Amino acid sequence: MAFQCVQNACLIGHRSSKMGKCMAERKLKNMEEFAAASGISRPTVSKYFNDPASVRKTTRQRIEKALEEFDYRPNIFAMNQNRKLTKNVGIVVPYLADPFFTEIARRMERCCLEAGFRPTLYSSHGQQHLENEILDSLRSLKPAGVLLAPLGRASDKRVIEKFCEDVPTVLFDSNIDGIGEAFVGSDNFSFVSQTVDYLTRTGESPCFFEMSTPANPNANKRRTAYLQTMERFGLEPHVVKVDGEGWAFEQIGRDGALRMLKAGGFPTSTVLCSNDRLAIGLLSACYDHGLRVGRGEGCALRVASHDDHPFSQFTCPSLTTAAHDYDSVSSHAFKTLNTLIEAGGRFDQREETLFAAHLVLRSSA
Amino acid sequence: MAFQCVQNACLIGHRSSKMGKCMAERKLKNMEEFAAASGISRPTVSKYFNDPASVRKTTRQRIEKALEEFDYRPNIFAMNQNRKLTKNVGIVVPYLADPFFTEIARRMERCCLEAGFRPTLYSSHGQQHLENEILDSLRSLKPAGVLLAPLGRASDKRVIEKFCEDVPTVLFDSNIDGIGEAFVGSDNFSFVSQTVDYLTRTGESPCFFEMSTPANPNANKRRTAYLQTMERFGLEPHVVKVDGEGWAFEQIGRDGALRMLKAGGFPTSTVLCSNDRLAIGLLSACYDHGLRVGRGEGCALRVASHDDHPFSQFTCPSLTTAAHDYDSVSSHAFKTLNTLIEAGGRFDQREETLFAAHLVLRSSA
DNA sequence: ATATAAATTTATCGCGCGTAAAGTTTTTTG
DNA sequence: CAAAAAACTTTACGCGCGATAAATTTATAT
Repeated sequence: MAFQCVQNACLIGHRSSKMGKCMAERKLKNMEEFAAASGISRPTVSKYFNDPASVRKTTRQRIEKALEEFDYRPNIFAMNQNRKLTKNVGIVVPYLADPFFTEIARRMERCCLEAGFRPTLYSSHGQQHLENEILDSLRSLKPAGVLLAPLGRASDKRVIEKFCEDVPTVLFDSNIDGIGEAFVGSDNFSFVSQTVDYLTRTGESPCFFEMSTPANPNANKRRTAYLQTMERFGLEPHVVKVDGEGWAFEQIGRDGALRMLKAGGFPTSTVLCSNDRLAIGLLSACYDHGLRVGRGEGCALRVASHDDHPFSQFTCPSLTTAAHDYDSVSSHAFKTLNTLIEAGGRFDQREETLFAAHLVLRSSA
Repeated sequence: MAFQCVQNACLIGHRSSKMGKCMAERKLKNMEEFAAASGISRPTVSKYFNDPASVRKTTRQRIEKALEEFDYRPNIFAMNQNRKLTKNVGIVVPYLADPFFTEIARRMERCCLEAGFRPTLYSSHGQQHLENEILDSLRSLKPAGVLLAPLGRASDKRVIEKFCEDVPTVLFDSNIDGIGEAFVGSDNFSFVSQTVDYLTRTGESPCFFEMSTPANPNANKRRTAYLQTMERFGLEPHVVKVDGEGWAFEQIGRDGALRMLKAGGFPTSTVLCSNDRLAIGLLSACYDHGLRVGRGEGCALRVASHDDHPFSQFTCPSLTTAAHDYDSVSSHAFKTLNTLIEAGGRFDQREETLFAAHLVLRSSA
């Protein structure tokens, strides 16, 4: 109790000392008051907050001067209540604990903020019911648009389709044919052809290491690309599938690789992993098994992969991988959404944009 | 154009086929209509949505029956406009690309949802101006409460203090003395004393590896704990500081370790890292330098650390570390916030709760 | 300068719900 | 069973802003 008094006294002290600095900064409680204080009518002020470029330059300057002078921010709930289109944007990723999605989401967030939108980030945590709930709850936010990376195999496609009918949505990372007005992602063929090509030029061509029931359609595209590329080269493909469900890819990769190694090893001396997280698990298995990975003399296995996961430069050895064009994917996804919003939520034709990978050579292959 | 037509036709087909399944599910546009449909007055319905337990059981059942029968959800903007206390909860972390925070945030999110709150996740991305903007924008959401892990050293403490005066806030992970009504975190002394004790019992006692200007006060507490524990054992401490600013801990750890190794190595054959992310960088440096890490015969260095970062079981070798009690920290932080909200936003005395670590023995030490 | 277009003001309504007061019904208590 | 308490209904108002129409001012073009 005594403590509390001292604290309050202290805080009051702070407050009054701050008052001195910002005498002019009166708190205005609504737009009416702010309009009066700035000498502009309320509807015009309202128009300004909706879109600053929609008012005359001199008016804009007067409002912005008042904005510096007074402490006023429009009530966000009242704003969105009657507005046909809010400035809210939802960003939904399937699994935020994967730093790949964190990176993409961060960039998208930035794009939104710079364009004057209010982004909100959601993660489905790998679970269908959460994805559905997120979309449901997103709907009630009346968002101007949504950037959605679906779970993939685990998604309830009917729910997503219905959502995309109601809310302007750009899919990214994981495509669902025909759903959403646009898709922005990476060109899986470009990933795989580059890694297979490189590995084949510099040593034995790779087997393909993947989950037997991948979470995500990209995995299927990558396997197909592997098979095609090997065929083009006139080489015999080997696909190694490991068991495991869900999004704990490292664990699945590790467990699967350990089983392989105990059962006699991989069919080839080069392994191409479907994605970096599987590769991280595989590398950890190799390490524990005493198998030296890399392209040097003492190395028994080469390992390469796809994604350029933020941690892949710190694996042992560092991971040779095909990198997403993070910046292009995120900024183009946002641009597409912005265009879609301005076009009223519909495109004449569904847009699909894929960005090529670039090979990142490190030590593992 | 032709494509668009075909698509629309298809979608219309879907819609009408669905209609058959849910004839009864009429869309009600506001609470007035829903109240009429459920046979309860609107103020009572409003009370129900505010707190289902606040209405009589029979009334609750009638409302919930209607809720199943009709498609109605209260308008979230109108709801929050006049409500003194919303059900919004902000969760703010300093750096979401760190899976440690992703894990904590996910658990907190779950707690919030289960208790009927609407959590929203924000990341400061390591930048002060973003942290400030988040708090500013959070303020206008009139949240019932906020779970805040501040940046630490980079935080503008005045801004955070002011925020905590206005909004019921529980700090977590990173404490700021006297700010916020409560803090929930881990007991850094428990982390370090356990690792130092273990390492000392099983081999040479460790030097302490850390950043020279840590992002976060926990680092300082851990250094102090290291020094105290070594002194208690009557051993000479060695603190190794590496340069680097910001949140790219792995890179900083790696670069620092490489410099150390080239300059002749570490002062002891055992290294205790301030946190797992630094250790991940250090392990990668050791690997590249050809230094075998672990507690076996052929090993030149033992490495241990703190946090039990989600990736620390996949490092090479897997990392011996002191683990946060993720579940306890997140659930207790939420419980504290809930209590705080119910207490009207103030505690008589600031609460500080620290959870002990538990040692996770893996291969690196 | 005059005509025309563009921007702003004035006035007024409505959004969907929270909230409060007063009256009515239902439940609980002794 | 009556009295008190609790829950509900009715009525009414207000929140802060979006949207619109008509009147007025200001800018642009001829």
